[in-house]
Amino acid sequence: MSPKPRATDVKDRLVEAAIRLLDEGGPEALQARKLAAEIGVSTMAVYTHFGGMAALVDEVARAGFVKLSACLAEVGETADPVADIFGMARTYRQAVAEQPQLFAVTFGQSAPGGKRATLSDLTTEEGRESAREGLEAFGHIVRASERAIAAGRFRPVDPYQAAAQLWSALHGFVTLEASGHFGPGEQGIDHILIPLGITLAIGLGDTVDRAERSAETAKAAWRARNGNTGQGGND
Amino acid sequence: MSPKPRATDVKDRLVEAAIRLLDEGGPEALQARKLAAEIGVSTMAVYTHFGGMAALVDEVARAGFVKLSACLAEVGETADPVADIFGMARTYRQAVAEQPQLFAVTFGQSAPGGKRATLSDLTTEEGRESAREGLEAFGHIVRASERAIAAGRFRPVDPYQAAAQLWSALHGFVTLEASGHFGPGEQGIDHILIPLGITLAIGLGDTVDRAERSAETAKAAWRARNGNTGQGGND
DNA sequence: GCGGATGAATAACTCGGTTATGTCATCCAG
DNA sequence: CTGGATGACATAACCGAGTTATTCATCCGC
Repeated sequence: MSPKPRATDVKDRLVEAAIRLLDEGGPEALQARKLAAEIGVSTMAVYTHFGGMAALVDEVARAGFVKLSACLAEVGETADPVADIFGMARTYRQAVAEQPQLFAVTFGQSAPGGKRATLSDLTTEEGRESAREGLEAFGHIVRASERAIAAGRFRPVDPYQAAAQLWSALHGFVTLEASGHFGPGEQGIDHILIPLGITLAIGLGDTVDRAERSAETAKAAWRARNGNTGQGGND
Repeated sequence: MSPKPRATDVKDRLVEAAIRLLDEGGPEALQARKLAAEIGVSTMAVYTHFGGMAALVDEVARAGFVKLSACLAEVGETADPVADIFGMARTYRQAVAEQPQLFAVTFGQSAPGGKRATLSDLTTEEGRESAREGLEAFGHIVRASERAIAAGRFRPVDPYQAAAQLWSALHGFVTLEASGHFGPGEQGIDHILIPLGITLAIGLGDTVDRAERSAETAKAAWRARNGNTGQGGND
């Protein structure tokens, strides 16, 4: 490991450089030759380590998914599961807003959740066990939904279906915002994303009052966490 | 009519052929040479009429928006605005399910040739044009929201915000389904999309009972409109 | 009828992913 | 210790696809 570390981690450095080039120069900067030049190797490295650009891009997409999953995971679990859901929505959106190019690739190649298990599995008893393993990021939302149900905040619906609804809404907002449909900056959060979350919470069984309080709780936690003045903690 | 009468509608035929090739062969089939061969002209036609493949792809994306807008428009307005919203959700989803490749381009998820992917489109004239078409489709949802508010089904919130919430959820579902996460066929509709719509309607102020009845009304109308086998005809 | 403008074809150019081939270092058999 | 095998990597060529240059034909206004 230590004596000759450089040789094998060319693979990791390629992915790093790919993400950096992608963030800085958009999809057009993600080229085998630029990539190789960036870390001082030849284009062959792409082929010895990945077999081609497509596989490298897949790896980049996977890196985005891993990041999303990590973001959701570090929200943690408090006594207020609905506030936790708002927290997850904020981190998810924040991650995508900070690296729109990366997540454009991530969402373009394979949506978060990976390809091994689909949500259709979640609607059948058999599929759920394997889905638990496969859909790691989605699992965080499922668990939060379970906790919300257990706490009496949500009606006793299927937590997988509740999570699928939450995920659809969150993903849709984030996607549309990244396309520029909700304007620049943070305004989309307060005007659309949070109201959307409140709407969903109410629709899933929460009271208007408690849903709004959870949204406030999450906002306060978010500010405390990001040392925020109430505006852009962007990159 | 004459041997070479309507030379100018080569432009329209190019877009038609592009959509056809896209649907049949995916993004990789969307090439200047194949496109030109398809309608029996040279690749130069792409440049005289569009200036390049990028602009042609923009036009294809715009065609997707137009189709979505048309789908939403033909749902019409009944006495039950919430049922109309469910109807719009079904047609929106149906259109995307029938031409996933086209709408992958429209939504900017897929980048034919590895080109353009994100919000930098708004800096180009064609990109703004696409955005405008998107807003037109969005307008249908806004009007339905206004009617739901006027009918006392939704609380008197800002109809634009309500519509943005509905659109986010719908778009997210459709996007994730197109990525294969809700499995093949129609199961995602009954298990996720319709419950999601009911959740949103309730959260926006509707009663559980009325929301569910509107969902049923829309389902019945949908069946009457298409084959009533319960399985919407996929292409 | 004449001349520019428009549209289109042929073919060449460029760029970028890929492949072919050779070299060098590492590792292991003997 | 040595020699062959393995595998990462460089150089350079290959090829497909977008683009551009040039030329030709047709149409329209004078």
